[in-house]
Amino acid sequence: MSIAERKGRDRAEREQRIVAAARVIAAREGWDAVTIRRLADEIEYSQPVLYSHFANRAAIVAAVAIEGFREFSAALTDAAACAGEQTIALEAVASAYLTFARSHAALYEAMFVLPTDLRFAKSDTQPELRAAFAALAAVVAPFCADVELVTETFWAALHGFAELERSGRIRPGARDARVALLVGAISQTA
Amino acid sequence: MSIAERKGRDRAEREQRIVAAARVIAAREGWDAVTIRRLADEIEYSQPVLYSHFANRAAIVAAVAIEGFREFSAALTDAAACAGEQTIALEAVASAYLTFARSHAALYEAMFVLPTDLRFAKSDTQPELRAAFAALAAVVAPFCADVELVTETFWAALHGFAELERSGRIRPGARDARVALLVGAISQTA
DNA sequence: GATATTATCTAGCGTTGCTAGATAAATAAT
DNA sequence: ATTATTTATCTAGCAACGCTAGATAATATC
Repeated sequence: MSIAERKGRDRAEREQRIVAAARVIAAREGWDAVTIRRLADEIEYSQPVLYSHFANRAAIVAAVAIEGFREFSAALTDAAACAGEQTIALEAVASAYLTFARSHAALYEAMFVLPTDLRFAKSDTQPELRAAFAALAAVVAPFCADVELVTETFWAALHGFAELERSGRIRPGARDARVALLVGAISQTA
Repeated sequence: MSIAERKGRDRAEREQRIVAAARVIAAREGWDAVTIRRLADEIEYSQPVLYSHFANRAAIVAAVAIEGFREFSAALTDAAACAGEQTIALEAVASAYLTFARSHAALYEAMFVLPTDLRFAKSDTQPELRAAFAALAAVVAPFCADVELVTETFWAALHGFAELERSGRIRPGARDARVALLVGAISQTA
Protein backbone atom coordinates (compact mmCIF):
# COMPACT_ATOMS: atom_id res chain seq x y z
CA MET A 1 0.00 0.00 0.00
CA SER A 2 3.02 2.23 0.33
CA ILE A 3 2.97 3.32 -3.27
CA ALA A 4 -0.63 4.45 -2.97
CA GLU A 5 0.23 6.30 0.20
CA ARG A 6 3.11 8.09 -1.47
CA LYS A 7 0.82 9.03 -4.32
CA GLY A 8 -1.66 10.41 -1.87
CA ARG A 9 1.04 12.45 -0.19
CA ASP A 10 2.31 13.76 -3.52
CA ARG A 11 -1.20 14.78 -4.46
CA ALA A 12 -1.78 16.53 -1.18
CA GLU A 13 1.53 18.28 -1.49
CA ARG A 14 0.69 19.44 -4.99
CA GLU A 15 -2.66 20.73 -3.82
CA GLN A 16 -0.93 22.68 -1.08
CA ARG A 17 1.45 24.16 -3.64
CA ILE A 18 -1.53 25.39 -5.64
CA VAL A 19 -3.03 27.10 -2.61
CA ALA A 20 0.31 28.57 -1.61
CA ALA A 21 0.94 29.91 -5.10
CA ALA A 22 -2.52 31.47 -5.23
CA ARG A 23 -1.88 33.14 -1.91
CA VAL A 24 1.49 34.53 -2.87
CA ILE A 25 0.30 35.89 -6.21
CA ALA A 26 -2.80 37.43 -4.62
CA ALA A 27 -0.70 39.11 -1.96
CA ARG A 28 1.74 40.52 -4.47
CA GLU A 29 -0.48 41.40 -7.42
CA GLY A 30 -4.08 41.10 -6.31
CA TRP A 31 -6.67 38.39 -6.92
CA ASP A 32 -7.15 39.34 -10.55
CA ALA A 33 -3.64 38.10 -11.22
CA VAL A 34 -4.53 34.68 -9.83
CA THR A 35 -5.50 32.87 -13.02
CA ILE A 36 -5.62 29.15 -13.67
CA ARG A 37 -2.95 29.43 -16.33
CA ARG A 38 -0.68 31.33 -13.99
CA LEU A 39 -1.13 28.77 -11.22
CA ALA A 40 -0.55 25.91 -13.65
CA ASP A 41 2.67 27.58 -14.72
CA GLU A 42 3.70 28.03 -11.13
CA ILE A 43 3.26 24.38 -10.15
CA GLU A 44 4.60 23.21 -13.51
CA TYR A 45 1.56 21.17 -14.52
CA SER A 46 -1.03 21.73 -17.20
CA GLN A 47 -4.23 23.59 -16.43
CA PRO A 48 -6.62 20.62 -16.27
CA VAL A 49 -4.62 19.22 -13.35
CA LEU A 50 -5.92 22.07 -11.21
CA TYR A 51 -9.44 20.89 -11.87
CA SER A 52 -8.61 17.46 -10.50
CA HIS A 53 -7.96 19.25 -7.19
CA PHE A 54 -10.57 22.01 -7.20
CA ALA A 55 -13.96 22.29 -8.83
CA ASN A 56 -13.27 25.80 -10.09
CA ARG A 57 -11.34 28.97 -9.43
CA ALA A 58 -13.64 29.99 -6.58
CA ALA A 59 -12.78 26.80 -4.74
CA ILE A 60 -9.10 27.76 -4.83
CA VAL A 61 -9.90 31.19 -3.40
CA ALA A 62 -11.99 29.46 -0.73
CA ALA A 63 -9.07 27.18 0.17
CA VAL A 64 -6.89 30.24 0.70
CA ALA A 65 -9.66 31.80 2.77
CA ILE A 66 -9.79 28.75 5.02
CA GLU A 67 -6.05 29.04 5.61
CA GLY A 68 -6.66 32.67 6.40
CA PHE A 69 -9.31 31.87 8.98
CA ARG A 70 -6.95 29.50 10.75
CA GLU A 71 -4.24 32.13 11.08
CA PHE A 72 -6.80 34.80 11.84
CA SER A 73 -8.33 33.06 14.83
CA ALA A 74 -4.86 32.16 16.04
CA ALA A 75 -3.86 35.83 15.89
CA LEU A 76 -6.97 36.91 17.80
CA THR A 77 -6.58 34.20 20.43
CA ASP A 78 -2.93 35.15 20.92
CA ALA A 79 -3.81 38.79 21.33
CA ALA A 80 -6.39 37.92 23.95
CA ALA A 81 -3.98 35.64 25.80
CA CYS A 82 -1.18 38.19 25.94
CA ALA A 83 -3.44 40.89 27.33
CA GLY A 84 -4.16 40.77 31.03
CA GLU A 85 -7.24 42.62 32.09
CA GLN A 86 -10.56 42.14 30.34
CA THR A 87 -10.84 45.61 28.85
CA ILE A 88 -7.27 45.38 27.68
CA ALA A 89 -8.05 42.05 26.02
CA LEU A 90 -10.95 43.59 24.17
CA GLU A 91 -8.75 46.35 22.84
CA ALA A 92 -5.89 43.99 22.05
CA VAL A 93 -8.19 41.76 20.01
CA ALA A 94 -9.71 44.71 18.18
CA SER A 95 -6.25 45.98 17.30
CA ALA A 96 -5.10 42.53 16.26
CA TYR A 97 -8.14 42.23 14.02
CA LEU A 98 -7.37 45.46 12.21
CA THR A 99 -3.67 44.73 12.00
CA PHE A 100 -4.40 41.37 10.43
CA ALA A 101 -6.78 42.89 7.92
CA ARG A 102 -4.24 45.52 6.97
CA SER A 103 -1.13 43.34 6.76
CA HIS A 104 -2.88 40.41 5.06
CA ALA A 105 -5.10 42.44 2.78
CA ALA A 106 -5.49 39.84 0.04
CA LEU A 107 -6.11 37.08 2.54
CA TYR A 108 -8.73 39.18 4.31
CA GLU A 109 -10.33 39.93 0.97
CA ALA A 110 -10.66 36.21 0.23
CA MET A 111 -12.13 35.64 3.67
CA PHE A 112 -14.67 38.43 3.76
CA VAL A 113 -15.08 40.33 0.53
CA LEU A 114 -14.84 38.05 -2.47
CA PRO A 115 -17.93 36.04 -3.33
CA THR A 116 -17.76 32.70 -1.62
CA ASP A 117 -19.97 29.86 -0.56
CA LEU A 118 -18.48 29.71 2.93
CA ARG A 119 -21.19 30.42 5.45
CA PHE A 120 -21.45 31.56 9.03
CA ALA A 121 -24.03 30.81 11.65
CA LYS A 122 -25.32 27.80 9.78
CA SER A 123 -25.16 24.09 10.39
CA ASP A 124 -22.62 23.64 7.60
CA THR A 125 -20.32 26.36 8.87
CA GLN A 126 -16.68 25.40 8.60
CA PRO A 127 -14.90 24.88 11.92
CA GLU A 128 -12.29 27.47 10.90
CA LEU A 129 -15.03 30.09 10.67
CA ARG A 130 -16.49 29.06 13.99
CA ALA A 131 -13.12 29.36 15.69
CA ALA A 132 -12.70 32.94 14.53
CA PHE A 133 -16.14 33.86 15.82
CA ALA A 134 -15.40 32.11 19.12
CA ALA A 135 -12.18 34.07 19.55
CA LEU A 136 -14.15 37.31 19.30
CA ALA A 137 -16.93 36.05 21.53
CA ALA A 138 -14.44 35.11 24.22
CA VAL A 139 -13.28 38.67 24.83
CA VAL A 140 -16.76 40.12 24.51
CA ALA A 141 -18.44 37.69 26.89
CA PRO A 142 -17.41 39.32 30.17
CA PHE A 143 -19.30 42.48 29.28
CA CYS A 144 -22.70 41.32 28.21
CA ALA A 145 -25.60 38.95 28.58
CA ASP A 146 -26.40 38.33 24.94
CA VAL A 147 -22.94 37.30 23.81
CA GLU A 148 -23.89 36.41 20.26
CA LEU A 149 -25.57 39.75 19.69
CA VAL A 150 -22.69 41.81 20.99
CA THR A 151 -20.12 39.68 19.22
CA GLU A 152 -21.91 40.16 15.92
CA THR A 153 -21.92 43.89 16.50
CA PHE A 154 -18.28 43.97 17.59
CA TRP A 155 -17.34 41.97 14.52
CA ALA A 156 -19.38 44.15 12.18
CA ALA A 157 -17.79 47.32 13.51
CA LEU A 158 -14.31 45.89 13.07
CA HIS A 159 -15.13 44.65 9.60
CA GLY A 160 -16.47 48.07 8.72
CA PHE A 161 -13.33 49.73 10.03
CA ALA A 162 -11.16 47.37 8.02
CA GLU A 163 -13.12 47.75 4.82
CA LEU A 164 -13.67 51.48 4.87
CA GLU A 165 -10.04 52.05 5.74
CA ARG A 166 -8.87 49.71 2.99
CA SER A 167 -10.94 51.60 0.43
CA GLY A 168 -9.63 54.93 1.70
CA ARG A 169 -12.94 56.14 3.04
CA ILE A 170 -12.07 56.78 6.66
CA ARG A 171 -8.94 58.31 8.10
CA PRO A 172 -6.13 55.85 8.83
CA GLY A 173 -4.81 58.26 11.44
CA ALA A 174 -7.94 57.95 13.58
CA ARG A 175 -7.70 54.17 13.81
CA ASP A 176 -6.76 54.01 17.48
CA ALA A 177 -9.40 56.54 18.41
CA ARG A 178 -12.07 54.48 16.70
CA VAL A 179 -10.93 51.33 18.45
CA ALA A 180 -11.01 53.15 21.78
CA LEU A 181 -14.52 54.35 21.06
CA LEU A 182 -15.69 50.86 20.17
CA VAL A 183 -14.01 49.20 23.14
CA GLY A 184 -15.45 51.83 25.45
CA ALA A 185 -18.95 51.26 24.10
CA ILE A 186 -18.76 47.48 24.47
CA SER A 187 -17.24 47.51 27.94
CA GLN A 188 -20.12 49.69 29.10
CA THR A 189 -22.86 47.44 27.76
CA ALA A 190 -25.27 46.38 30.46
CA MET B 1 -25.39 76.42 -32.28
CA SER B 2 -28.64 74.57 -31.89
CA ILE B 3 -27.46 71.53 -33.80
CA ALA B 4 -24.41 71.20 -31.61
CA GLU B 5 -26.62 71.55 -28.56
CA ARG B 6 -28.95 68.85 -29.75
CA LYS B 7 -25.97 66.59 -30.36
CA GLY B 8 -24.75 67.26 -26.87
CA ARG B 9 -28.14 66.37 -25.45
CA ASP B 10 -28.30 63.21 -27.52
CA ARG B 11 -24.90 62.22 -26.29
CA ALA B 12 -25.79 62.89 -22.68
CA GLU B 13 -28.98 60.94 -23.08
CA ARG B 14 -27.13 58.00 -24.56
CA GLU B 15 -24.65 58.08 -21.71
CA GLN B 16 -27.50 58.00 -19.26
CA ARG B 17 -29.00 55.01 -21.06
CA ILE B 18 -25.72 53.16 -20.63
CA VAL B 19 -25.67 53.83 -16.91
CA ALA B 20 -29.32 52.91 -16.56
CA ALA B 21 -28.85 49.67 -18.46
CA ALA B 22 -25.84 48.75 -16.33
CA ARG B 23 -27.84 49.39 -13.21
CA VAL B 24 -30.83 47.32 -14.30
CA ILE B 25 -28.72 44.36 -15.41
CA ALA B 26 -26.65 44.47 -12.22
CA ALA B 27 -29.79 44.54 -10.09
CA ARG B 28 -31.35 41.63 -11.93
CA GLU B 29 -28.37 39.39 -12.68
CA GLY B 30 -25.41 40.72 -10.73
CA TRP B 31 -22.40 42.75 -11.83
CA ASP B 32 -20.79 39.85 -13.67
CA ALA B 33 -23.62 40.03 -16.19
CA VAL B 34 -22.81 43.66 -16.93
CA THR B 35 -20.51 43.23 -19.91
CA ILE B 36 -19.61 45.79 -22.55
CA ARG B 37 -21.19 43.66 -25.27
CA ARG B 38 -24.39 43.33 -23.30
CA LEU B 39 -24.60 47.07 -22.70
CA ALA B 40 -23.85 47.79 -26.36
CA ASP B 41 -26.68 45.45 -27.30
CA GLU B 42 -28.97 47.18 -24.86
CA ILE B 43 -28.38 50.69 -26.19
CA GLU B 44 -28.25 49.42 -29.79
CA TYR B 45 -24.79 50.74 -30.59
CA SER B 46 -21.51 48.95 -31.19
CA GLN B 47 -19.10 48.33 -28.35
CA PRO B 48 -16.53 51.02 -29.14
CA VAL B 49 -19.21 53.67 -28.65
CA LEU B 50 -19.19 52.88 -24.94
CA TYR B 51 -15.53 53.80 -24.82
CA SER B 52 -16.30 57.23 -26.21
CA HIS B 53 -18.33 57.78 -23.04
CA PHE B 54 -16.33 55.90 -20.43
CA ALA B 55 -12.65 55.05 -20.16
CA ASN B 56 -13.36 51.47 -19.19
CA ARG B 57 -15.84 49.16 -17.53
CA ALA B 58 -14.88 50.36 -14.05
CA ALA B 59 -15.88 53.89 -14.99
CA ILE B 60 -19.38 52.66 -15.82
CA VAL B 61 -19.64 50.94 -12.46
CA ALA B 62 -18.44 54.15 -10.84
CA ALA B 63 -21.12 56.15 -12.65
CA VAL B 64 -23.76 53.81 -11.25
CA ALA B 65 -22.18 54.18 -7.81
CA ILE B 66 -22.45 57.96 -8.02
CA GLU B 67 -26.15 57.65 -8.81
CA GLY B 68 -26.38 55.34 -5.83
CA PHE B 69 -24.76 57.86 -3.52
CA ARG B 70 -27.25 60.50 -4.57
CA GLU B 71 -30.23 58.30 -3.75
CA PHE B 72 -28.51 56.99 -0.66
CA SER B 73 -27.96 60.37 0.95
CA ALA B 74 -31.49 61.38 0.00
CA ALA B 75 -32.84 58.28 1.75
CA LEU B 76 -30.81 58.98 4.88
CA THR B 77 -31.78 62.64 4.96
CA ASP B 78 -35.43 61.74 4.54
CA ALA B 79 -35.26 59.24 7.37
CA ALA B 80 -33.73 61.85 9.63
CA ALA B 81 -36.33 64.45 8.68
CA CYS B 82 -39.29 62.17 9.28
CA ALA B 83 -38.08 61.20 12.75
CA GLY B 84 -38.74 63.63 15.54
CA GLU B 85 -36.55 63.19 18.55
CA GLN B 86 -32.78 62.93 18.23
CA THR B 87 -32.44 59.35 19.39
CA ILE B 88 -35.29 58.36 17.10
CA ALA B 89 -33.51 60.06 14.20
CA LEU B 90 -30.37 58.10 14.90
CA GLU B 91 -32.27 54.85 14.82
CA ALA B 92 -34.30 55.85 11.78
CA VAL B 93 -31.16 56.65 9.83
CA ALA B 94 -29.48 53.41 10.88
CA SER B 95 -32.52 51.44 9.76
CA ALA B 96 -32.75 53.39 6.52
CA TYR B 97 -29.08 52.63 5.86
CA LEU B 98 -29.56 48.90 6.25
CA THR B 99 -32.80 48.89 4.30
CA PHE B 100 -31.11 50.67 1.44
CA ALA B 101 -28.20 48.24 1.44
CA ARG B 102 -30.57 45.29 1.42
CA SER B 103 -33.06 46.50 -1.15
CA HIS B 104 -30.46 47.99 -3.50
CA ALA B 105 -27.86 45.27 -3.08
CA ALA B 106 -26.16 45.70 -6.46
CA LEU B 107 -26.11 49.47 -6.12
CA TYR B 108 -24.63 49.21 -2.63
CA GLU B 109 -22.04 46.78 -3.95
CA ALA B 110 -20.96 49.29 -6.60
CA MET B 111 -20.77 52.01 -3.96
CA PHE B 112 -18.84 50.18 -1.28
CA VAL B 113 -17.55 46.77 -2.29
CA LEU B 114 -16.39 46.70 -5.87
CA PRO B 115 -12.95 48.14 -6.56
CA THR B 116 -13.27 51.81 -7.41
CA ASP B 117 -11.23 54.95 -7.54
CA LEU B 118 -13.85 57.01 -5.74
CA ARG B 119 -12.36 58.36 -2.55
CA PHE B 120 -13.56 59.71 0.76
CA ALA B 121 -12.01 62.20 3.09
CA LYS B 122 -9.74 63.58 0.41
CA SER B 123 -9.62 66.82 -1.46
CA ASP B 124 -10.89 65.15 -4.62
CA THR B 125 -13.83 63.51 -2.92
CA GLN B 126 -16.98 63.63 -5.01
CA PRO B 127 -19.73 65.82 -3.62
CA GLU B 128 -22.11 62.85 -3.74
CA LEU B 129 -19.87 61.00 -1.31
CA ARG B 130 -19.58 64.02 0.96
CA ALA B 131 -23.35 64.39 1.09
CA ALA B 132 -23.80 60.84 2.28
CA PHE B 133 -21.24 61.32 5.01
CA ALA B 134 -22.89 64.59 6.01
CA ALA B 135 -26.27 62.91 6.32
CA LEU B 136 -24.81 60.48 8.81
CA ALA B 137 -22.89 63.18 10.65
CA ALA B 138 -26.05 65.23 11.08
CA VAL B 139 -27.80 62.66 13.24
CA VAL B 140 -24.67 61.75 15.15
CA ALA B 141 -23.67 65.33 15.98
CA PRO B 142 -26.03 65.92 18.92
CA PHE B 143 -24.37 63.14 20.88
CA CYS B 144 -20.70 63.83 20.65
CA ALA B 145 -17.86 66.30 20.56
CA ASP B 146 -15.70 64.66 17.90
CA VAL B 147 -18.34 64.34 15.21
CA GLU B 148 -16.06 63.01 12.52
CA LEU B 149 -14.74 60.24 14.74
CA VAL B 150 -18.14 59.05 15.86
CA THR B 151 -19.58 59.32 12.37
CA GLU B 152 -16.80 57.16 10.98
CA THR B 153 -17.49 54.60 13.65
CA PHE B 154 -21.25 54.73 13.14
CA TRP B 155 -20.73 54.30 9.40
CA ALA B 156 -18.30 51.43 9.83
CA ALA B 157 -20.65 49.55 12.10
CA LEU B 158 -23.53 49.96 9.65
CA HIS B 159 -21.34 48.94 6.75
CA GLY B 160 -20.23 45.88 8.68
CA PHE B 161 -23.82 44.97 9.48
CA ALA B 162 -24.79 45.33 5.84
CA GLU B 163 -21.87 43.35 4.50
CA LEU B 164 -21.85 40.53 6.99
CA GLU B 165 -25.57 40.13 6.62
CA ARG B 166 -25.34 40.14 2.85
CA SER B 167 -22.75 37.39 2.93
CA GLY B 168 -24.84 35.37 5.36
CA ARG B 169 -22.43 35.67 8.24
CA ILE B 170 -24.63 37.24 10.89
CA ARG B 171 -28.26 36.49 11.69
CA PRO B 172 -30.79 38.51 9.70
CA GLY B 173 -33.28 38.04 12.53
CA ALA B 174 -31.14 39.98 14.98
CA ARG B 175 -30.95 43.04 12.78
CA ASP B 176 -33.14 45.28 14.94
CA ALA B 177 -31.37 44.19 18.10
CA ARG B 178 -28.01 45.12 16.60
CA VAL B 179 -29.31 48.52 15.52
CA ALA B 180 -30.68 49.12 19.01
CA LEU B 181 -27.34 48.20 20.52
CA LEU B 182 -25.49 50.56 18.19
CA VAL B 183 -27.90 53.44 18.68
CA GLY B 184 -27.76 52.96 22.43
CA ALA B 185 -23.97 53.05 22.40
CA ILE B 186 -23.79 56.21 20.32
CA SER B 187 -26.44 58.09 22.22
CA GLN B 188 -24.51 57.47 25.41
CA THR B 189 -21.21 58.75 24.10
CA ALA B 190 -19.78 61.56 26.22
C1' DG C 1 2.27 -10.00 -22.30
C1' DA C 2 -2.46 -8.22 -22.90
C1' DT C 3 -5.94 -5.38 -20.66
C1' DA C 4 -7.91 -2.01 -17.86
C1' DT C 5 -7.23 2.08 -15.19
C1' DT C 6 -5.31 6.26 -13.79
C1' DA C 7 -2.61 10.55 -14.62
C1' DT C 8 -1.66 14.01 -17.58
C1' DC C 9 -1.49 16.84 -21.78
C1' DT C 10 -2.74 19.21 -26.15
C1' DA C 11 -5.94 21.73 -28.26
C1' DG C 12 -9.85 24.39 -28.35
C1' DC C 13 -14.62 26.46 -27.13
C1' DG C 14 -17.01 30.38 -25.81
C1' DT C 15 -16.54 34.71 -23.44
C1' DT C 16 -14.25 38.73 -21.64
C1' DG C 17 -12.27 43.90 -21.89
C1' DC C 18 -10.50 46.64 -25.10
C1' DT C 19 -8.62 48.68 -29.68
C1' DA C 20 -6.79 49.37 -34.51
C1' DG C 21 -8.19 50.48 -38.86
C1' DA C 22 -11.88 51.07 -42.16
C1' DT C 23 -16.13 53.40 -43.44
C1' DA C 24 -19.87 56.49 -43.46
C1' DA C 25 -21.84 61.05 -42.16
C1' DA C 26 -21.62 65.79 -41.10
C1' DT C 27 -19.04 70.16 -41.30
C1' DA C 28 -15.76 73.59 -43.22
C1' DA C 29 -13.11 75.58 -46.88
C1' DT C 30 -12.48 76.89 -51.46
C1' DA D 1 -21.08 73.24 -55.68
C1' DT D 2 -17.29 70.61 -55.03
C1' DT D 3 -13.54 69.26 -52.34
C1' DA D 4 -11.16 68.55 -48.03
C1' DT D 5 -11.50 67.72 -43.14
C1' DT D 6 -13.20 66.42 -39.13
C1' DT D 7 -16.42 63.63 -36.37
C1' DA D 8 -19.22 59.49 -35.50
C1' DT D 9 -19.60 54.88 -35.89
C1' DC D 10 -18.72 50.04 -37.18
C1' DT D 11 -16.36 45.63 -38.38
C1' DA D 12 -13.03 42.69 -37.10
C1' DG D 13 -9.77 41.03 -34.16
C1' DC D 14 -6.16 40.62 -30.20
C1' DA D 15 -4.83 38.65 -26.00
C1' DA D 16 -6.45 36.66 -21.95
C1' DC D 17 -9.93 34.36 -19.24
C1' DG D 18 -12.40 29.87 -17.05
C1' DC D 19 -13.17 25.57 -18.26
C1' DT D 20 -13.46 20.90 -20.86
C1' DA D 21 -13.41 17.13 -24.50
C1' DG D 22 -10.62 13.85 -26.37
C1' DA D 23 -6.05 11.98 -27.09
C1' DT D 24 -1.86 10.05 -25.10
C1' DA D 25 1.26 8.30 -21.86
C1' DA D 26 2.16 5.90 -17.53
C1' DT D 27 0.80 2.59 -14.20
C1' DA D 28 -1.57 -1.26 -12.19
C1' DT D 29 -4.19 -5.74 -12.86
C1' DC D 30 -4.94 -10.03 -14.65
